[in-house]
Amino acid sequence: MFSNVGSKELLSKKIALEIESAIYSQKLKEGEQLPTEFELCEQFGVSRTSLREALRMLSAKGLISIEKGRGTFVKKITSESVTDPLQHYLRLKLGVPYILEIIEARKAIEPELAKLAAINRTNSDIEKMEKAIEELGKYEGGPEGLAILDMEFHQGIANATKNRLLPLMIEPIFRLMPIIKSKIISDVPSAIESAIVWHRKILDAIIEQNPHMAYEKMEHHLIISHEHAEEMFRIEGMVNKNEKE
Amino acid sequence: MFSNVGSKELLSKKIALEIESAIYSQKLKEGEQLPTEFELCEQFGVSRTSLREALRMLSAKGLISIEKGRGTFVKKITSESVTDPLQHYLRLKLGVPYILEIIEARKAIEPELAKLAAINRTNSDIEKMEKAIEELGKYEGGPEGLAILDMEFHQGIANATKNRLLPLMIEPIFRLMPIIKSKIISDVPSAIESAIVWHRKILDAIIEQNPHMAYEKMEHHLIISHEHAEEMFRIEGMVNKNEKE
DNA sequence: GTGTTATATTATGTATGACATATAATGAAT
DNA sequence: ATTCATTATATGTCATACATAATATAACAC
Repeated sequence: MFSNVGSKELLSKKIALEIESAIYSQKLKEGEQLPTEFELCEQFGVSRTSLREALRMLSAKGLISIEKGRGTFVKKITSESVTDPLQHYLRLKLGVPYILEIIEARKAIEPELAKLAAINRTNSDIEKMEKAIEELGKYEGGPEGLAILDMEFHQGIANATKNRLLPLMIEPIFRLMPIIKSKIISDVPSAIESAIVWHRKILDAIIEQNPHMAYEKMEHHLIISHEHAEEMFRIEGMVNKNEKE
Repeated sequence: MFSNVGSKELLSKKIALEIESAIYSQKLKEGEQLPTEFELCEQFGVSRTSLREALRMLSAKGLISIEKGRGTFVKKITSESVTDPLQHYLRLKLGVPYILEIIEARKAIEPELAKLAAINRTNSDIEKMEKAIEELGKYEGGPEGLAILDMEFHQGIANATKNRLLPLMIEPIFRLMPIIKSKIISDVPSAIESAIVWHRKILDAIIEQNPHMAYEKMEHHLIISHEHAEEMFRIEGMVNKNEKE
């Protein structure tokens, strides 16, 4: 009478789901080796084809790593594998004007992070941020490297909040920044000195454990960054006009 | 003399990468049908085994959908497929005390969202939020449904910011909330009335386009939510103690 | 004993052919 | 023109064979 609706699902998908939930429920622990393909085939009662397709799906999701000649292992989930799709999505979906939207999002979030960092920061956090400022000052390479160092300071603040979600949530944005920032730096060289000066002010407020001041300094820093981005657009706009002529 | 280092990579991985970059570069457009497996095998010069494993990887990433009897299509990338890994990650990595951290993260971010929403909201945003409040008031089902309606209001605020990043960034948190919120609601029933009252106050501020007030009301709302969560913990703690006796 | 090398074992990687089954296209009967 | 059976086309699954990377084992030289 009624058809077996469940059976329509693909074998590979069903298997992948089972293993996936075993990983998420930590029945399979990080680094642990899975049974060999042959053993899994027997356990699930399927052919190697279906099983391998299931494993490939899990490996694409970053849940397992398959090593030829060695075996299959539960992967240590890194924040990178998790924020990768979001990053791709942003790059794909957000057209040209997305740079200003990114800065707007940072203006909305990062002052609050600075506030929390001022409250919860440890000495080790401060050391890391000091180092990031110092290296930014004495760096001699190209704009890409500078942009990365810039981001490391901001990442340090996110970590100093001692909240595990907040750094993860802004990580995709931070990973997009170097592309943007390096453009800004090459068009508006003064952006570097400005960054160093403001990073200093922000860090001082955090060291003093002054949340309100940390908030304000970060807000200011990002407003100025916003202006630099707009200036970059003006310059790039001029370049485009010149090219058209 | 020197070995061909590139050739060590797996065929399926190489193929997946090629197709993936074709999708991200929009050479393959949303909804477009890919060539059949046989054609792709010829083009790449590999067996069906390897090719299918490549397609499975892409389907696991949510980039394509494979339909038996019809063919393979470039999938419309949804925000769900993008925030899914992050959500899984949060569930897995954040042990027991994560609930308070989630609320802390919301306290850091959502007041700013309310501020931006008050500035940028459209009439259609207001309509949606009005509806969310209304439905929360007259809902008669279990705590799970209530929790989802609660979240819809907050999601409405994120959308009203007119920033495309912000809703994506907090989506994983919103999708974790129903689990938490339904627990709170069953232990602390007054949480619902409180939510309705404060949602009203927040929405009024957004309608008036009063960013500062929207910020404050949201801040207050989440402080009270925080208290409800702590009360829930006290109650659950008692339950645990009773069980032990 | 120790270190090295050759060999066998074990694991995943790839190729091929066959058949199953869902979906769409075709064509014949009404 | 509609309906229904047939055919064609696409993916899904299985079985088998062999290739290749990593490891374990055994043989050998010193």
